Amino acid sequence: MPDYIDKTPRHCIGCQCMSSMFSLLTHEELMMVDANKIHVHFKAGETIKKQGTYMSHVLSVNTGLAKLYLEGLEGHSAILRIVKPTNFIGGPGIFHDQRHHFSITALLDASVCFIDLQVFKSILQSNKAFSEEFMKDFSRDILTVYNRLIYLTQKQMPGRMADALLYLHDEIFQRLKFPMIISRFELSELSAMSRESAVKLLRDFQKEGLIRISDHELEILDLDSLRKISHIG
Amino acid sequence: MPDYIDKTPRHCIGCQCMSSMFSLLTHEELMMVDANKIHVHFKAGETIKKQGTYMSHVLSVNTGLAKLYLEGLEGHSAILRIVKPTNFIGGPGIFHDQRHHFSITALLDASVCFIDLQVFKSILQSNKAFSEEFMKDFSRDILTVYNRLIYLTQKQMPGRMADALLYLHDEIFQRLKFPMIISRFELSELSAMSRESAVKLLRDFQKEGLIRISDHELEILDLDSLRKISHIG
DNA sequence: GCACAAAAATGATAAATATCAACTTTTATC
DNA sequence: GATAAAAGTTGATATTTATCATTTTTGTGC
Repeated sequence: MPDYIDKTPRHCIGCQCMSSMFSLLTHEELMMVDANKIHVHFKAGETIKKQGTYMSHVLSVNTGLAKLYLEGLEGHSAILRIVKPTNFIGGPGIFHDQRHHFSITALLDASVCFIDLQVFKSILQSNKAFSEEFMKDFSRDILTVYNRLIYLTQKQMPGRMADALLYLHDEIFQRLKFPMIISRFELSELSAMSRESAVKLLRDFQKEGLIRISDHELEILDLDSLRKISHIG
Repeated sequence: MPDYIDKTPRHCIGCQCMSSMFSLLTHEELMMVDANKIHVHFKAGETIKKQGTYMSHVLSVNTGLAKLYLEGLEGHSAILRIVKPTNFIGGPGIFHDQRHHFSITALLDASVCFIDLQVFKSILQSNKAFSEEFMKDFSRDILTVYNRLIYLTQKQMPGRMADALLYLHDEIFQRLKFPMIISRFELSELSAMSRESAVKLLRDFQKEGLIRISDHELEILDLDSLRKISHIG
């Protein structure tokens, strides 16, 4: 017996959980997607996609949260972004080599639709508006990576940690108090530092009254100061 | 009187210097590109494109070499890659906001064609094979950035410098001895470290007999050791 | 060839960051 | 509820890296 009831409808038609770009599809195209999709539930902690594997489908996250990360050297990972509903996940493998170039792991229980890649690509070619929207989404992802490259290589640890927290605030939860869905270790993977350094910085931020962490919740107490730390790097 | 004679033909038809993807165009499409392109020569050191400016054209580098870099914080830049003939340069701005998200500066005298963005986009939509090839190129660029993100954040300086030199060897010159077209400072921007650290690492590499620098030429003496340094990070 | 500017090189020092070795708390499991 | 496992915490220490001040070399224009 599952511990929660999935509200996602069985079919794509009328589904409120699909990535917004799919609203540009015709009824027929959506039917085609529907007929060639697989809908799967993941428990928190489960691997949704593993870097390096064959890309048979593209993904749309219906509910839950997940981390999208590059598996790097000697077991170290770099979290590229947190995936939330109703994000689309494709990646450069669609056109390059039909492989996944990042891994995705559920942070919370998540419901994900897997859409057949060939069907997806054929719709890309037939539907101009859809393809345009897809390219925009793709491009935004790239700009995110540009941004991360700069701030991870040009800022010091306090600035990077501030950025990580501000990312969670600005992009994921949009409120000052949010559940600590990611561990200290994952926070260190998001800000390119050691686990211990991440812990110490969070402690410092708490001491200075910038944040408060309790009961698996993080509250930003001084957003301005956090932005200042991010800014000065 | 120019100090060199440009071998690039006046017109795109029959041009050997255009990015390979353009060979997929029909005669008519190529005529359209030709009628809507601007051909410009740059001297070494000149800025070809400035980050943040309006993207009216996409670029194809006919001759010369250039650096493509992100302008980051407080005047610091991160060189993403060296552009060589006959590379195509588009970028996420094509679909996102019609702006350039990186700067490009000529390292050697360079001849560059600027192709009208709207014409380019319309051909993207009409020519399936061309669009497929463009997407492949686009995707390769992204994988390069993924790769750089990992190695710049997870390797130490010696590994990063080794990677920079191996990049020049493997991707740009494909031979052990090549002209030092980029300064120590630019080498430091390619490997995310301070100018002084770059200088010292090159000295160390020379002392250890891995490389030799003289007369504006760099020669890799021990490729295997360099790869080992890159590997151990 | 000389004057000047830019780039490169150097060593000393300071700052940033990781690592290590404990230890504590929390979470999961039977 | 006992126990193990995982996550979090801490301070000491070592390592990595940047910065600074200065010198040397190289390139450029006259």
